Amino acid sequence: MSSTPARETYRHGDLRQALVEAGLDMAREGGPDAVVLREATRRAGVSPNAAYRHFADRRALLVAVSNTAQSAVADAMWRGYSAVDESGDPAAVAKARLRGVGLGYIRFAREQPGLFRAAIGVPDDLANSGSPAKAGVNGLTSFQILGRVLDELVVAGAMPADRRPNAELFAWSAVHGLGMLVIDGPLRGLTDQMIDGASERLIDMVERGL
Amino acid sequence: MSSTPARETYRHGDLRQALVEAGLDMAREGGPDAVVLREATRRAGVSPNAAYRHFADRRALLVAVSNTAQSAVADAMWRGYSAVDESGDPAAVAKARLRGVGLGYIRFAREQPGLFRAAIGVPDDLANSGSPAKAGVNGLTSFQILGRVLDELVVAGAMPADRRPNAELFAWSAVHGLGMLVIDGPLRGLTDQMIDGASERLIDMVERGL
DNA sequence: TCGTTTTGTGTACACTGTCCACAATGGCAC
DNA sequence: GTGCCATTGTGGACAGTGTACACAAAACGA
Repeated sequence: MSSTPARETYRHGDLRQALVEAGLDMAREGGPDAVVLREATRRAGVSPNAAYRHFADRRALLVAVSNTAQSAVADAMWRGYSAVDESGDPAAVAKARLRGVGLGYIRFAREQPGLFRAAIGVPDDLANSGSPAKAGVNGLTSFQILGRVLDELVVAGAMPADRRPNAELFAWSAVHGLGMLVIDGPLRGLTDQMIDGASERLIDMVERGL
Repeated sequence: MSSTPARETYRHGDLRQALVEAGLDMAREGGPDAVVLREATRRAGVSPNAAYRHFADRRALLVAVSNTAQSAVADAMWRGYSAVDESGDPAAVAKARLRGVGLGYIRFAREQPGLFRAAIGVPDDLANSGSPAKAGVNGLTSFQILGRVLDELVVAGAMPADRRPNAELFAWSAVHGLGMLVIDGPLRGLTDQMIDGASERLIDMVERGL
């Protein structure tokens, strides 16, 4: 991608971004544990300590990588949301969107297991949970996208309003758990079709149970 | 616990076990990333390379630690199962057991976050998934305990039989996801009561949806 | 133009996982 | 018992890591 091993100028230009980019590449294959600070600087064509001008820590770099990964997750969910045809019964549309969002999440977990792990496996400060850095192209965090879908379900009458509070947590728990099962649980190694089937059934459960 | 820093005999006696024990201690505070091979040998009062007589790898040690942690998870679930009063309506008993098992899982995640991470965050070969090393005191793996509860639900008529196949996956996804939320998601830092409330509601969803 | 601040370099240290050659030990065949 | 031998431990070494400290180059603002 952005590999400029030999640099002309003393200054790099946008080292911070380059380091995050390198970190993402490493996370893609190998997950968060595979992102190593020195290697990132090497790929950016810079000395190891240069990283410390932009990140306090390896951990800080990891958090930045994780944020970008989370925004990729949000994008995947949003694609699932947007793919739904808006015409027809509002309740059906809302349900389809819930399904689309859930499937988008699972699909991302399967297609980008390394990034997925980096997205969910790096603890960050609670205060940054709604940070724009974690949001997707449309400005919404994955959690916020889910919240939006749930709101739509209530408005469309497909979900009792008194169950709405905190419902994100439960829906998210379900898909998130399945994501983990897919990348290194008992579902690892199953075919795409089998996993899709399991995802559908999981979402059936959520729909019925919410 | 079993710290014998100074050893009399040349042979240790049960080094393998001692290393796993040390690994568990480290995992308890800091999760799987915190278990470092050299430190384990140090705590066992032995030279670093001695570990390689019992484990091929740091990874192998980690897997052993993870297995023990998984059996602790199974124990926590089993305690939740056993706490249910067996008298009364079979359907009610089965449902209470599902609840007990789920709550036991979540409680473990909250009380032993480090061990919990070690239990679920260390990928092992699929073939060992039913290994006795991962089982609890009663010889059942956490997955097997869950399967048993679901069987009981079907027998008691509290769950349609045609939904039974693979239902473990969905129930497990839900509680597992919540466990993650509790240890480093948006639920981190909530009081025990709030988390208990969320757990109950999650299990409500599973009960309705299964 | 000249300090000041920012950003990158060099050297160094403690620590890690792991490899190799060697040493102590305990058990088994005789 | 004696002697062999597989098992289990030790010592030393190496590459690679995160990070601290002192210094150098470049960009910027007065």
